[in-house]
Amino acid sequence: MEQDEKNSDFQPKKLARQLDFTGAYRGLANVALPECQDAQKQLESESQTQSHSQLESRRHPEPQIKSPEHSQLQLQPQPQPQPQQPRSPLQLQQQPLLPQLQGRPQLGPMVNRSHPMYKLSPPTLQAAKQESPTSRPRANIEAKDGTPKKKKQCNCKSSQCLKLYCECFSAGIYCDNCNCISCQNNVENEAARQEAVVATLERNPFAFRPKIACSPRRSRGSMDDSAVVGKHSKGCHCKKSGCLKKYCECFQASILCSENCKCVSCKNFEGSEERSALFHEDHNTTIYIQQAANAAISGAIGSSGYGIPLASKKRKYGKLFSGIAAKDQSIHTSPQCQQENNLKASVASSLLSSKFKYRSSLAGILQLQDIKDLCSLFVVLSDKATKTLAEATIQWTEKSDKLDRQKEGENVEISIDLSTQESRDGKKGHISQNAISDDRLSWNQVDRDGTSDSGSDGTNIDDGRPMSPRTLALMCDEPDTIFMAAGSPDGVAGHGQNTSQKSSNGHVFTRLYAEQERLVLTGIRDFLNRLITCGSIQETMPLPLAKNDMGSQQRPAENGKVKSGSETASHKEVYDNGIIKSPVTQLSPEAIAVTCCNKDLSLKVGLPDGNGEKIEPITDRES
DNA sequence: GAGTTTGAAACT
DNA sequence: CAGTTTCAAACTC
Repeated sequence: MEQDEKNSDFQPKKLARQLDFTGAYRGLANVALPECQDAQKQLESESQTQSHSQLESRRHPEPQIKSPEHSQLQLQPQPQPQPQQPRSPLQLQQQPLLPQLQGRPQLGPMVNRSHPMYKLSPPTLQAAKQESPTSRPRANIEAKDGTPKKKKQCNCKSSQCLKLYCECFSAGIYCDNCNCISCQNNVENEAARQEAVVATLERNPFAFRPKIACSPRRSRGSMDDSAVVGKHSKGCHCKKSGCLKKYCECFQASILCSENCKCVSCKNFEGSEERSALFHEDHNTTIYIQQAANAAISGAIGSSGYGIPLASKKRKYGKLFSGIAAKDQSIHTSPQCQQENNLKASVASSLLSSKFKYRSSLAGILQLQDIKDLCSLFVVLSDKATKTLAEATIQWTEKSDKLDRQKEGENVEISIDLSTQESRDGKKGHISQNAISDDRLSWNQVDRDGTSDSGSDGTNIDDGRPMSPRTLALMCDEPDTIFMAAGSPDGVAGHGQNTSQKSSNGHVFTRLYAEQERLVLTGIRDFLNRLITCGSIQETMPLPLAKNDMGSQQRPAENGKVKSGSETASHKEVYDNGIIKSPVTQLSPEAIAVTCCNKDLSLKVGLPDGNGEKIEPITDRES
């Protein structure tokens, strides 16, 4: 214990060590991230986010090293140009032990001794054991609350720290201040160590690779798979621990046992009461942090994170991080995964440093009034849609009666003059002005020669004929639903050039739905446009000014005169694109995302964009 | 801190 | 590849 206290001297250096990427390692650390990191270990290890990450990055380098020569050179840690501060022993310990492994290619089952990776050149481990203070007790001592205190130190006696039994060796680092006996996992015994590495790799080419591999996404079937998606590459073989003790590698890695495992009486699975109880008992902060970090990263990356049911997580671990949840053990091989791991470290630390306070990038942009407006918008739209439906139904009923009376004397098509309405709406621009007049959904007979004014595209929604791109766009990529409605209300769709009442019935409602949908989308689009512009302006304007503007009802975007001196070519590419002349130049990520979506929507619907400029609809002709 | 339990790694 | 042994971490007292 007293030794622990001595070691506490190193605590403040954690952060420094975290950033202590020497030479080429810096690059590797930035790019080659531990793919699927064992987040718990990461947090447990004394240096929390760093040590494990670095180790893993060492094990799992990005294949950026092109040649063996390059590899050798590049992987040698270069002296830091910065003023050298004495490193703590722990810092030294973080020196990569197996640099040659960093750039190694994926090893196949066959190990080629001539491979450059076997030409082990000792890392600049400047005396891993120098500066070693007194030997410390067993590593990985944690505080009760799970706060990592010490770096792992092995206690090997028989393996000479040259086998995977040794945690240091298996982690790819030199022993440093360990309590091992006859240790050869050090600079002095580099030759022996290299031999051991070779031997180990011969036995298992993946010996130094992370055991925890993440699946990019949870399986679709698992509804309650809200927990960890990481997976032990080999799986555990526990028999007595129930996989709920650290004996179990899966548990230790804070992942659920998977199909790879061959464990007996496993309790480390989603939904396990024992496991849940364990979590609740421990209030293990580490877990929460992991969850938050992973969730945040998932959200930031936008990948698997969204596939993780937040609610479930919240239920499970919920107090600490409401709104964030998932654990996404990262993994293997995908750069994205690596990024995630990289982010995890930073996010975890930033979460810690920021006391888990999350501030949206939209903060200050999205005003309360905006939310109210949006809510009101939905209410209004809902009301109008209801009325529209009722009116249209009545009209249709009358029409169909009339048609019945006409019997089948003529081929009559019923359509909604959408195009007229669309162009009308396009000029209005705002949903509040989009009152639906009764004539909007009136049934117009369509010229038989096909010259109807059904839009610039002149296409019909009729059976067998292509629908208007606008109509298609309005369907929001949900043609199935629309077609179902349009196709055959009674289950038998009419075919042929002339429409029967049944098919008319169908596409009447189709158009009705489309009209309603268009109404709603237009409203939302306009709202978002306004929001985007406001956000954009706020970003481009000095804070105080922007704030003032945001606070006012009159949003700057509406006059379209805001200019920015920070306009960049790239942004112009994105936004101008020869079409959009937005005065706004730099958008926040959120704004960019919404802008893209919005633009896409505008393109689809063929409605004016946020600046009142007409964007041509995407049509088959164009494609 | 010593002893026990446990499961991965190593070996046969 | 399965069974056994070795080993060191995790755990208990």
